[in-house]
Amino acid sequence: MDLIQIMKALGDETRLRILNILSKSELCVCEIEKLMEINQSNASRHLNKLTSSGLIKYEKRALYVYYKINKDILDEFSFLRVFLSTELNKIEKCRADLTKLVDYKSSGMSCDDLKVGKRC
Amino acid sequence: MDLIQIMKALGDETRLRILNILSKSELCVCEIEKLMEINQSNASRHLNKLTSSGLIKYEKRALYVYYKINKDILDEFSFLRVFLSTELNKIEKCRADLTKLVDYKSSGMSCDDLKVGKRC
DNA sequence: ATACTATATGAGTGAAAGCGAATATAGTAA
DNA sequence: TTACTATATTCGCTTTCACTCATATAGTAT
Repeated sequence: MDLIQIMKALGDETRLRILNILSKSELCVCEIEKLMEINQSNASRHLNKLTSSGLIKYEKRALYVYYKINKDILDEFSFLRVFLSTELNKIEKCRADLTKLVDYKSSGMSCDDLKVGKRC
Repeated sequence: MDLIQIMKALGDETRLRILNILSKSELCVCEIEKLMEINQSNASRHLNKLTSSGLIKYEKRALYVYYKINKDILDEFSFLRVFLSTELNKIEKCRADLTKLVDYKSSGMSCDDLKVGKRC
């Protein structure tokens, strides 16, 4: 894994927000879209960039693609753990995203519900 | 200081190399140019980007501008210390730059000597 | 098979970034 | 003053990036 690519991937607010929520929970693409209020194309592209830099990985299950933090890379680049645990929380949007994530998770809703437009 | 700007500044090999040598020693622009074998325009631009992101600072003395790591930012963003101390050394060019820096420092030469083309 | 759905990808656009060459600036030296 | 020097900045160019809209893909459901 290339450090420069990792740093480039980390130099974008949307991607930091994605990493932030993924560091708390595995999520599928449509959950990320809805929670962060970004469009599908954008979500997919940023996820692709995070994946190719090695920061996250994914697993297909049925129709959905679930993304999660790639823990191997946290071991390889030890500053990343410090970074994720101390810096993201300083970003206001990241804190707001986490609030929404907690609400969503505690509501017992699935991503299908998000699609129908339910609020949690 | 803006985290995103810092991460962008860190997403470039030349700037990582500059940070690498500055983390060992305060240096003027022409020393950086000569040690790293980059041109003056480029050196100045990268130094400007590192400065405006807050990672380094400078001090003018006579004709020269001396750059050094901004320690305040290492306190503000704690992952940076880990980053500087563990990641840069993994980059081959950074290791080579440090070798040249050590040679230069131990030669007792000044940046004027570098200009004349002396080798250390 | 068809219809549907989640995700990825292509094409186009405007903004940003990086580079080399040339020029400007500001301060030193004579 | 003039000449010189270290550094910064501008210009023109090329590449990369983030975004939106539209379309493709691949798998599910019927």
